[in-house]
This record gives sequence, structure tokens and C-alpha cells, in this order.
Amino acid sequence: MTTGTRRRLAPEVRRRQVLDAAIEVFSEEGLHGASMDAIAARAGVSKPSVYAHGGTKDELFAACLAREADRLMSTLTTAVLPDAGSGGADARARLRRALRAFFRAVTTHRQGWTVLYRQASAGEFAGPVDAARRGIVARAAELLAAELGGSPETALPVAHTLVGAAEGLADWWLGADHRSEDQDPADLLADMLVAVVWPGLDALRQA
Amino acid sequence: MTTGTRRRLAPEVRRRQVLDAAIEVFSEEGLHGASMDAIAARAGVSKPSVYAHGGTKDELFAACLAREADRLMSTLTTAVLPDAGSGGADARARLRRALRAFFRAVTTHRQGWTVLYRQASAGEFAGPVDAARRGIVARAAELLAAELGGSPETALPVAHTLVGAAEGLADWWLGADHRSEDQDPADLLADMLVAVVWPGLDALRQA
Amino acid sequence: MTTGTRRRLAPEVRRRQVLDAAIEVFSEEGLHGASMDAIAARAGVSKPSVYAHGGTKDELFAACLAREADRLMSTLTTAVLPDAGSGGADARARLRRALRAFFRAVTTHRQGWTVLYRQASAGEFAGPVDAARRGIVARAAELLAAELGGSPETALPVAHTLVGAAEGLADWWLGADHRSEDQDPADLLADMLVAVVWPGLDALRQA
Amino acid sequence: MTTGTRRRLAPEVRRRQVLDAAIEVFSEEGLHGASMDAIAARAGVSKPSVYAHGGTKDELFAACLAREADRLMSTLTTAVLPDAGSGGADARARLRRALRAFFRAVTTHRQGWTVLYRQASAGEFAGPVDAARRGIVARAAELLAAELGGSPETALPVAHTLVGAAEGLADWWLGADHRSEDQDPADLLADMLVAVVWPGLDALRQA
DNA sequence: CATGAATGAGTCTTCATTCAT
DNA sequence: CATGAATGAAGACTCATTCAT
Repeated sequence: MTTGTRRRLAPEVRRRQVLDAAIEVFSEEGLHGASMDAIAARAGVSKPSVYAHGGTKDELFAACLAREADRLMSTLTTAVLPDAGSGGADARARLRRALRAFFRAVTTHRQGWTVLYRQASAGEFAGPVDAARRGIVARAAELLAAELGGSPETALPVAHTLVGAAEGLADWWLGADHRSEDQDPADLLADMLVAVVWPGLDALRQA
Repeated sequence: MTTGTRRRLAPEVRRRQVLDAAIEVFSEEGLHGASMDAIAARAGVSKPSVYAHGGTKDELFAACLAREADRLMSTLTTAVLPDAGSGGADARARLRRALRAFFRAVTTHRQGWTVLYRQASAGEFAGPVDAARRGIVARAAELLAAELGGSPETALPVAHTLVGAAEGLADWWLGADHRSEDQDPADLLADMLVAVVWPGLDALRQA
Repeated sequence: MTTGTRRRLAPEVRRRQVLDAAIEVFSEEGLHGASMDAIAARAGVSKPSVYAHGGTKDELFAACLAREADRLMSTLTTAVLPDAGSGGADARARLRRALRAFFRAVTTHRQGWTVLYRQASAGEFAGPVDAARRGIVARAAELLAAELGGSPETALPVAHTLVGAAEGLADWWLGADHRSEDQDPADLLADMLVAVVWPGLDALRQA
Repeated sequence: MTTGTRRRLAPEVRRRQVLDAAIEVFSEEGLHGASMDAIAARAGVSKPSVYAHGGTKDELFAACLAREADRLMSTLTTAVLPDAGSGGADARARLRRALRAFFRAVTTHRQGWTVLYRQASAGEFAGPVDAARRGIVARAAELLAAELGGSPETALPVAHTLVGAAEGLADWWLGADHRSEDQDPADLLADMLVAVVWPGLDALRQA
């Protein structure tokens, strides 16, 4: 209808179209608030196509969840990879780099993880959502343990604290108009968060 | 149905019943996921009674939101009131006390604010929800400004960070089974959070 | 609530209050559109009082119907009583007098019969409504038969025609703004209708 | 349900099915009395189909109204078209022809206009209904003005009278059992009405 | 394959009616 | 008696899902 001809696209391309549209609509309307009609319209395809390429509404939501979780996870991992865990004077810099990656992901891709996972923190999807979030936090805990010493398990509450803090700060930045700042927002936010938490983390390490 | 007899109760009592049930169900199922039938059943009244005492679904949700926001707000305020803002050596203790109040509220009343406001961070209720959360954070910013010096505006991002961190830590504690701990969980959590953030905050104050 | 004290009134007075309110509301909202709540509010009493004095909604509507039918019926009868049926040169004058009475009733008491019976010309009340209307037309047929000669049965279609014509003309007058006319509207309308139908009726009589 | 198989039909066909059913049910039960369930059942489709093809209940009712008004209007216009307005000796014949068309339409299609428009002469639809009826009467006034001379405005009350008379007479015929008459009822009714009103109209013309 | 058309199931909301005070 | 409070039943409307083309 949009193109006049109904073009046959490769299945993976269609699937990506559908997922993109779904993420947008889920982010705006919430899990229950989003309708399959709206998703189909946003994707520019018919409703049966949505079912063909995205499956049931629940499956579709789960796929969105998984894709955004993966995206965030790989962003973090990539940012941290180089010379991780060498301890010493650069630990602060490495934390800052990881946080900057997180903030960049979140501020660039607004409708992604942060918005998405909140929709479903209760209800039928509480399980998968929690699992995904715990995955991310677990990864953060591993990194922290490498930097600060100690086992990942003891680092777990600290990781939760850190991720929560980062989300809170990102919320603040996303909430108001900060578009005119000349600095890269990710840099700014990473600096702010490091200033607040690094002294405490450093002290924990030495304890 | 619960009582078998159809008892006449004072309107305020019934309203409380309905609000309590609504908060439970909204917490479990989400705004759109919750049905008025479920709320009526949970409250042990008929659906028309829900409408009579709680109004429309939207009004009911707004009322739940308002009640929990008020509850949390007054908890915080009460905890902080005594000898606030005297600066100096007790600032750390006062922060700890406020955090303990927050954690107590959140861990005691699981289905309260933290769970509730996330349901509606997008969609039709994004506005009210955000406003409520911003109110709480603004209060935190005032307290921080009193302790650390500086204007509430500059304290705002720090407040967001702090609230986010507290929520993250609370999530961790609520997520797994920590019921057997012998210490008061609120104390434990407050100690943990203070350990992470106080050094940084202290440094900010002196800057 | 209106008076502060709930005054005990004689049952008939209460019943009249209720019926008056019911006629108003039924006229404005229609049979199904009117709610017992609205009627109670309009009457200034509580809903159980409406039931106590007016009975079920159906009974109440039937009572309204009956009261307005009676009112119209007696208006007509009264107008026609003096020296009815003397035939001859005054038949035209007597027809005019009856019509004037009809128009006066209808234009004075807008929310009465004309509006009311149309609400229910179909549905559960088709029967009673039709019966009431037929009663009125039958009375008209009797009068016509007395004037024009012939049996009431043969006069029946003529009576239907006449009543329909009167209603149509009344509709016209009620529809637009004719408030500024200096002549009594009932006189005007009666004259108009007589001008159209009398020659034909007169011819019928002689046939 | 009627067909057993769920057949795919052209939208216009389905729309006609739905409109036909709606007119029947609205005629029988009234605007408020009719339920969308009943309309769906009568049409032999599911409720969502009614919404898909007929829209909201209000829209559906408006569509029924419009269709019946158009049908009646075109019937009248068609009947009157040939050599209209030539005045003189045939005016009576032309009036008779128009009335016969009206009566044929009304007696053939019982559940049409006459029944339909009364349902809604008050309430939310008072406006549209009145407008539609006024359209018909205005057309009648034009015709009358062409025949009798004078402007359509002065003919308006006469037109209202005439339409009302025709409706009243039609009511009489529809009310009782006249099925065994050997004459075409439309002819019979037109003759009766012409006998009553023509002399008066003729006199008006010469005045 | 892609789609317009169709539907069963469920949601919010209101109403006529009746207890218990 | 008059009433506020309570409810069973029903109605308008929407949605996720699937045939038939």
C-alpha cells in the first residue's frame, strides 16, 4: 500500500522491519497498550505478516527484549575488553570508559532497553525481563570483581547499585532538554557518576 | 463473596479496601494488564462498587499512584526532619537515616512505589508518573543541597543518581531470598549504599 | 438533601412529583435513554423513593403515558362538549373549537403527549402506546361521525388523517421560532388546518 | 452462523447486509433498545463485523436514517417528475400520484422511514432526524408551491399538514389487518387522502 | 507469500433494582 | 418511611488471532 507493489523482501529484512516497529510501539505504548494493528501499521506491513515474521505478541515482545539486551550487553563488553583487569591506577579510567559506553548506548537509542524493560517488570514477563537485567548486572559484577578484587558474588550488590545509579542519572538527562550542551553527553554523565561513586569504590577495594 | 453477607461499610473504609486491592493487582499485572474484574475480586466487592469508590480505571490508577507517592514522601520527610542541615560531622549519619527510611518503606511495602511507577513510565500515564517521581527526587535534591551546600538545581543530577542507586540496591535485595538475615535489611542496605556513595559526596561538598 | 430535613409528604403528592419529573426526563432522553437516577435527581428524591411511588421503570413509563393520554383526552372532550352534534352550519365552528383545544394542549405542554408517545412507538411499549393513541383517535372518530354522519367505523380513517395532520402542523409550529406572533398560536393553527380540511370534510358529509 | 462457513464477501455487500439488519432491529426495538449483539445476530455476522462495516452504533443509526430518507426522497421525486407544474386541471392527478408513491413506499417497506424516524425524535439524534424529515417536507412544499402557486415558504405549513395527514392515514392502514383488500392499498389511501384535502387545497390556490 | 476480511473472547462501564440502616 | 450503599446483568467496543484469496 505504501509502495504500490508489494515487494517481496528477504525474510530477515522483514523480520528486522517488524522488530524495529515493535520496539518503537512497545516503548511508546507499553506491552499491553501496544496493539498488533499499531505494530503492523508502523512496520508498513499487514497484520498476518507481523505474525509470520514476529510470531505471537508475547513472542514478539520477548524477541524485542532479547535484542535490546544483547545490544546493550555487547556494547558494554566491547567497551571494556581492552586490557581489562590490570588493576592499579587505571581502574578508574576503565570504569569511566564502561560507563561512557553505557550512557552512549542509552542516550543514543532512547527507546531501547531502559524504556523497554520497565514496561514488563511485573506481570507475565517479570521472569524474562528480570533474567535479562540480571544478566547485565552479572556482567557488571564480573567487571567490578576484576577491578576491585573479591568474588563476583560479593560484588553483586555493588553492581546493582551502580547500574541503578547509572539508570537514574540517564533518566535525569533524558528527562529534560540538554541538547545544547557542547560536550558529549556520555562523557558528561560518565564524569558525574565517576565523581560520586569512585571514591567509595576505591575505598572498598582497599578494605 | 468473601464475607458471604453484603455488609454496609463506611465509604472511606470501602475506598481503602478498593485502593489496597488495586495497588496489589496493578503491581502484579501492570496498568493495562490489570482488569477491573480482578481488582473487584481481590477487594471482595462487586465491580460497580469498585467504580463507586475508586472511579474509572484511570482515576483509580492515578489515586494509587498518588497514595504511594505521598506515603513514600512523608516517610522520607519524617525521617529527615530532626536537626536537619546542621552540616559537619553528622551529615553522613543523616544521609544514612534517610536511606534507611527509604529502604524500610520499600522493603516493607513491596508492592508500593517502586513496582508501581515502573508500570506506567510510558503510555498515557507517563506524565503523572514522571511528575510524581520528580517530586520525590526534588525532595532528595533539597536535602542534599542542605547537607552538601550548593543550590538544589546543581544537586539534582546527584539526587537522581542517588535515588537510582537506592532503587537498584533495593531491587537486588527484593529479588533474591534474604529473609533469613538477622540484621534489619534496611540497616544493611543503608550501610552498603552509604559505603559506596558517601566518600564521593563528601568530596563534592568540599569542592 | 435539598431541604435539609427529609419531609414526609402525602403519598399522592410524592407520586405527582415523581411523575412530573419522569415525564420531563422521558421526553428529553427517551424511554431507554432516561435513567432512574436522572428521574430521582430531577424529582429531588432518592431512587428507592422513585420505586416506592412510581414502581418499576416500565410501570412508571406506562403511568406517564396514561396520564398524558388522559390529559389530552379530557381536554378534547371538554372542548367539544357544549351543544355537540347539532349538525348544520355550526359543524365547522365545532371542528375548529376542538382543533384549537388540541393545539393549545400541545403547544402549551410541549413535553406532553406528542413528544412522549413517539419515544415508544416501537419496542416493548408499542402495544400500550398504540392503544392510547387509538383511544384518542377513536374519540375523534366519534365526534366526526356525529358531525358528518355515518358510523364511527367509517369515520376512523378520516380521524386518523385529521389527527396526523394536526400533529404535523403542530410539529411545524413547535419546530421553528414563532414566539413573536401576536395571535394565539392555537387559533392560528386551527384556522390553517380548518382551511385545508373543512371543504373536503364538508363534501364527504354530503356524499 | 447462518451459513455455517465463514464466507468472504465484498465490503459493499456486507455493508448492505449490516444496514438491512440494523434497520430491522432499530425499527423493532428503537435506537436505545437495539443492541449491537442483536443487529449482528440478525445480519448473520459477528459483532466485530458490524463495527467494521457499520461503524459505531451512532454512526450506524445515522447511516440507516440517511438511507431511508434518501430512498423515500427519491421515490417521491421520481413519482412527481413527469410534466410537473403545468397547473390547471391535472394538479389533482399529480397530487394523487405523489401520494400514491408515498403510500406505496410506506406500505411496502414497513420498517422504513415512518417507523425509523420516530425512534429518535428526541435525544441525541433529534437534530439529524429533524433535519431529514424537514428535507422531505421541504421537497413536498416545493411541489405544492409549483402546483398551487405561492412561495415554498408559505407552502411549508401546508406541506407539514399534508405529510402528517399521510402518515396518520398510513398508520391506520398499517395498524389493522387490511391484507385482504383487493385494491392496491396505495391507490385506496391516496384516494382517501385526496378526497379530504384536495377541495381545501384547491380553494387555497384560487385565493 | 502477502493480504483483506472475519471472529471468539474479553474489557470497561452503566443501569435497574434491592437490602440494611 | 426514606435513604445510602451494594450488586447482577447487560451493553458498547476492541483486540489478538486466523482463514480464504
